[in-house]
Amino acid sequence: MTGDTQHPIDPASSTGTGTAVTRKGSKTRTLILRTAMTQFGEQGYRGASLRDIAARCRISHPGLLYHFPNKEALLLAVLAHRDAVDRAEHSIADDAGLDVFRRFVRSAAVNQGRRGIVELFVVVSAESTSVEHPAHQFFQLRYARIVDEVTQAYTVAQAAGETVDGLEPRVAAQQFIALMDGLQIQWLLDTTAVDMPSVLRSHIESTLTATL
Amino acid sequence: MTGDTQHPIDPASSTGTGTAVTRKGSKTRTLILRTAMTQFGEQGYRGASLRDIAARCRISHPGLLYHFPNKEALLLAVLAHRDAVDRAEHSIADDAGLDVFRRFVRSAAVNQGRRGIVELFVVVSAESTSVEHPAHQFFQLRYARIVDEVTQAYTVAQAAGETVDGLEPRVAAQQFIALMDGLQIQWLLDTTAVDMPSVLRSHIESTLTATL
DNA sequence: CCTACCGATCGGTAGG
DNA sequence: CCTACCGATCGGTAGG
Repeated sequence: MTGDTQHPIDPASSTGTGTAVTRKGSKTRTLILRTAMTQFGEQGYRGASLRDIAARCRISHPGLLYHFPNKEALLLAVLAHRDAVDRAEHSIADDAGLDVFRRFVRSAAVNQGRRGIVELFVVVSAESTSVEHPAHQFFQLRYARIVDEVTQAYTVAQAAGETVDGLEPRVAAQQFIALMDGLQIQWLLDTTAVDMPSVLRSHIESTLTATL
Repeated sequence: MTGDTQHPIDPASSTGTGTAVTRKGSKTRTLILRTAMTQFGEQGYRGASLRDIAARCRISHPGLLYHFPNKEALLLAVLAHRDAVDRAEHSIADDAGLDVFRRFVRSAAVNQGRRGIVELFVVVSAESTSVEHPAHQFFQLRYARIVDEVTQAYTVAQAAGETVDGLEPRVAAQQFIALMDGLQIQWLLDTTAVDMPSVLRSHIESTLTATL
């Protein structure tokens, strides 16, 4: 956000980690990312069109391609942007033991107010199971990372004597992540059917001897 | 499968529940359904094309549209066909209490040998959370039905004193279905990472006092 | 950021 | 079931 110049320095090369360069370019870029998030979530990667996303941002679709080199880069930028925003919101510092679980429950509560984000991850992660999908590697790495994180949290809790007897940290972590994902589908299909954070909390507490 | 005539009687009007009419037409129809299942699973509803599905069946795409009136009807026929086949495989008769859980575990074991089926339901159910998706109502009804079924199973088990203390049948059912769905995503992303039936069984047993 | 344009592909219909 | 065709839409590029 610093060192602005009137003309952007190759903004097309930034696929998500790069910071936008002009004030206006930065705002447009963010608007595109937010709009694309909604469209990818509602229509899926293939179903969403650059023209539609661009029109909602009141620019032409070649205008959009001035900010992102192609559709694939746009999707990856959207996903990276979401992760970056989430990391900023739940300052990832508090990363030990039970705090990990508290963070996931808090995140579920917040996301119940942001359907678009839930849709994005549910739809695109499902699509991404196909090997040719542009986000295939992204989600493979993401799941490996998250399962490891929760496994570590269960391992710490177990060492502190806070887990139920016979708990297997890795399997418990897989179950926890699976539960999160599955609840999101049910919630999207009927937002009144499930309260995600409370179901998550009660599941976590059934695996722990401590209260969350 | 009976009463064959040389010429089909309006096969285009059957969207899944209707039986095909000619011997050859029936075989082609089944081939289309199987091929479409794979393509809808790998590419999603919008990503899959009638031309591609037809080509894999070695017919033209208007040829495909002779069997199914349009793309939407094809998708619904695929989903209905899968449910019908599943119902036939796991004779739905044994519908009481713990047998319901045993059936889900068995189904998970079988599906680990049939990636295409898992892909179909993971991808299309995620897409279907969008209100305009052609399978939106199908999955809304499907989830309501399945959650009810498992709720009933837990209720029966609870009345028999076979559930852990404080179990809430409906919440437990939502958790169980969510777990199934979430495990499928992790399994599709890395088939070596999770053994779905064993994780399901261990979860079920953690909610019961009886052994499955 | 824009207009103009490209080739490719889409679902569906006409008419046999 | 087929060929031929329709209008619509797609991602991306040329050239400013």
